[in-house]
Amino acid sequence: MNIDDVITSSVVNAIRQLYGASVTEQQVQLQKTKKEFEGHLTLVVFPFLRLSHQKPEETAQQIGLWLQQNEPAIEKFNVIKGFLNLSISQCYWLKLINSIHADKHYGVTEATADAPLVMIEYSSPNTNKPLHLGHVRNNLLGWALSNIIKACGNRIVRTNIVNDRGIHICKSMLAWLKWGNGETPQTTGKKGDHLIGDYYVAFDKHYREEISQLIPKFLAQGLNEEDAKTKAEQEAPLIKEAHAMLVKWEQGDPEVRALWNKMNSWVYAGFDETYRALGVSFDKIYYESQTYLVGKAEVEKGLKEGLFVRHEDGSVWADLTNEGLDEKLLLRKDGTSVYMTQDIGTAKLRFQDYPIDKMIYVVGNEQNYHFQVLSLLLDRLGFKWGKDLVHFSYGMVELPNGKMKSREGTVVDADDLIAEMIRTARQTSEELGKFSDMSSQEKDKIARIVGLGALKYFLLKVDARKNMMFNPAESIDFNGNTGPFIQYTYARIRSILRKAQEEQFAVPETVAEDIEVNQKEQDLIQHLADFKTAVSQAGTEYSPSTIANYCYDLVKEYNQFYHDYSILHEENIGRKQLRLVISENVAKVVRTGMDLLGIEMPERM
RNA sequence: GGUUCCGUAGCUCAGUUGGAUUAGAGCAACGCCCUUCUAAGGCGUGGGUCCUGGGUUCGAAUCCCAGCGGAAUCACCA
Repeated sequence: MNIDDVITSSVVNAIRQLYGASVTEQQVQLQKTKKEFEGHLTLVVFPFLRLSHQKPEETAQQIGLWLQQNEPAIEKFNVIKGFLNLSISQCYWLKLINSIHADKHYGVTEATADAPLVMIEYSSPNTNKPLHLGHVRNNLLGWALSNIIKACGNRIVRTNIVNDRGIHICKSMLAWLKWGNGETPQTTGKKGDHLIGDYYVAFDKHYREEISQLIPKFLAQGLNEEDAKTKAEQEAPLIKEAHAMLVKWEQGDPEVRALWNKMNSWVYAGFDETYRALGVSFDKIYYESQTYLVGKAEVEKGLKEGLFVRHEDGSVWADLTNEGLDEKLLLRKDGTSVYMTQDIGTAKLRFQDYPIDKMIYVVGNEQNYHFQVLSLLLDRLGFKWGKDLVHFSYGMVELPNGKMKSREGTVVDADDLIAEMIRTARQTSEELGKFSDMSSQEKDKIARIVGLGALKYFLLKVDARKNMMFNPAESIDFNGNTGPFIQYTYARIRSILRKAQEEQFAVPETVAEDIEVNQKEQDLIQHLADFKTAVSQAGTEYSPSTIANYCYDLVKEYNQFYHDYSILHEENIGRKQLRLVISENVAKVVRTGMDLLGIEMPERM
């Protein structure tokens, strides 16, 4: 029932009738008519000149006339150069809005039992420090992406791989043992992930002190500056101790494992809190401590099958020179696994657990090379989706004063950021007098919805693959192309619908088909119809920003409508019904779109 | 140096299956609009070598080639 499809097939017919030639639907270029011209849809006739053997204007004229006579949806047309502007007939707009109105889940396709199964990995935190702004972008993208892919009719599994083992967590553990005095989240009142992060920082501080003390010693032995530094980094007692702890961990030392379990559980409790605040969740969580051995086994197997090679020192490598890449290390000479090995193991487990048709990894673009290699390796190891795995690569979040660097203390902590956004939302609402008649419970709820909406929209509206600038001050600006602007418009529509209900004016199931639909109403209906296209496009391009910008455009257009026309006070009953139906469907579509992005909508604000 | 990605208004970003003499938003600046459905709003003014140069085409911000600028990566880190 999409207008584009209807016209497209009519054009195909027209070409056949007029010129006796057949064209495919893809050759029919239909686009929205520019505002300066009369009409709704514009057909570009240049591609048909070869068939008509006539001038652009004449060809357009002929096709236009044929459509006007044979296609009921076309009321009139005009021709400018090679552009045929078509005006859609009145009754068609009403049919269109009625069909959108009747579809409660408009734009969303339910997955069937045999729909493709798509697994989406995102978040993937390390257990030695709290989540920061970069993770926030990752989590929001992963969540939005999975929603969109689901809305396109796929079955999805949201997954997370927690990097819970390795030298980094040993550093925190060691620091806690040395300087922790038995502190726990309970005794300090700190979130577990922040507590662990503090010890990681403490380790780093002491470690660097040791290094700076050792460097002069190695310089005195005649090493140059760089070598002395490297040597000091290797020889510092703290790092040696941490390595020893890692070895103990791998051997399953009960004490180390018990400490590891205890401290990780603190971190997970902290992460869960952040995830809950962000509104993201997972269907299945994998832990590297459970997958790295699988990866090692898989590499050993591959080695036996001749897929990989073992060097003289015992290390195992994949030769990817035929694919235009280098050799890639898979197992160290001491037999321990590297990042790539773990990812292979994780992939293997996932493949055993689910009949995955497609795998998407939401991981930053600094790992583009890693995923290029992983794809080749998984393919070589026989995973059917290996070759087609998608690395949903997103850009870094930059700050006005440069990149986020933990050393320089320029990291934006996720929990702090969320709290700050909510606090600012509350303050703004109070200043604007929005809270006058609300309970404190409702105030809390709206401050949270608006604050998080601002944050989420700010991060999602930008094309994921681009590096983006996060200006903390601007992000809290709720004007313009922002989440709160969209939420605000939504709340106003809901208010209108409530008032209509209060005055016993029922929004009809269908709009009577004898109403005249004016230009602005037509534009809005057309815009609503485009939502399906926006969702499917976002699904194929994996781009939540498509949905975000669609919603902004729609809401902006509705705002103009809201100011130019009365809705509740409209005298003509049919017109009032139409405008209420349009309003309700703008709200419906915007809510659906924002829901895909993981942004909540307030009934009032 | 190799590979990948990016370059659009002072700033942050849309727009790219090639389309229309004026390439769009928001922010920032200036001006107007709250006895009328929520002013977190609307309307208006100013602001552009779409990085540069070639090519393909009836037609290029969009596609191709070369160059310039920026980012990431090319670890027995994860």
